[in-house]
Amino acid sequence: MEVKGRVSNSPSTIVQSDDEMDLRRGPWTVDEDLALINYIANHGEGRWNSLARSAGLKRTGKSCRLRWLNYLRPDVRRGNITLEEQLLILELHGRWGNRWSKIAQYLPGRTDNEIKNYWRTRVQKHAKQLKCDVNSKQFKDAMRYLWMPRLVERIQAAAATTAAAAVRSPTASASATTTITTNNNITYNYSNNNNLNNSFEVHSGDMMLSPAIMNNNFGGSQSYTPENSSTGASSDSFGTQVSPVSELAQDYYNNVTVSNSNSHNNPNPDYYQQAQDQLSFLDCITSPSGLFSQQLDFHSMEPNTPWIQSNGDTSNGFWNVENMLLFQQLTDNI
DNA sequence: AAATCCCGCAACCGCCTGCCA
DNA sequence: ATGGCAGGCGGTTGCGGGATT
Repeated sequence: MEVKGRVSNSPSTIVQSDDEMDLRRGPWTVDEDLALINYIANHGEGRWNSLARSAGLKRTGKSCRLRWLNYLRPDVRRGNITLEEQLLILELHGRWGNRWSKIAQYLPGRTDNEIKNYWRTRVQKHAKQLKCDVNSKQFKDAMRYLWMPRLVERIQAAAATTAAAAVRSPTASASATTTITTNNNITYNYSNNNNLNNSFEVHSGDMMLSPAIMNNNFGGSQSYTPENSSTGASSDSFGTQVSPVSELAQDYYNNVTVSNSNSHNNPNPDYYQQAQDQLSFLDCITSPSGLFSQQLDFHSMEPNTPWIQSNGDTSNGFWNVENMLLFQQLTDNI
């Protein structure tokens, strides 16, 4: 068994508590784990201090609780955070901030500790590489309009691969909806058809989450659209003026907007997946929040940042070299 | 091959809140 | 009303191991 973790002094440190009872600290041993598992299997969890004593564990109740919740619990999930989970974490952190336990409720099997560690190791690393604070508006915009769309793109690419056989089928519909249900309450819907009337929705129970809602109020049933974001209600939703964008980006943006603004039957024109075969980057940079009026200092960004990769692997980053060059070209024109 | 660096993550700590006597 | 206790939560630490030099 892997023994890893913080050890105050040395493994199996014995400390004297106030009541002179010997207490162990540091990594748990297999025997301790088994004792805790067996005791909880027979008596249930709770009353952790007395549980620790009754189970014969020379640990604090807190330590037992933590070990159980973060490691031994049978339904705890371990391993890589999936794309869907990453998307959820970014989305929910945008809503609730560092409310790790609350976020963890929406990722079954994931602990608050694991999510916290993910955030601190992965997300904050990106902020550092961009030379901006993780809580800064610039970085939050980068997450919302660059990172998250990238995740959606990749999730959908994976879904498209799976659905390819069905699309090729004679009975296949011209449109397709991809639903990603990441837990009991959060559902991501990606709908695509041939008319660019695509949609991206995130539902939490009866509530739909969207970038616009995240920045405004959370109670409505509202879609995030080009109309109500960058050209329409941007001030309300984001509190900043629309930033100037390059003609290239604006042309692309306008085309998509026209395509999407024609019907109330399609209330959720896709901001993220506006053009299934074209989307990667240009739509993302039409940030309604003025990302590029407060530009991130991409020019001074550290080389070899995981956000910029030449091999197309965006498992940790979301920018390839092509997109980076486009980005620099565009920002130079602003 | 050895030394060093860096990163991920398990575990600890302190603070806060809720419950109960 | 209040004090003590248990549990929950977010922040921090530092070990272990892989990557790099």
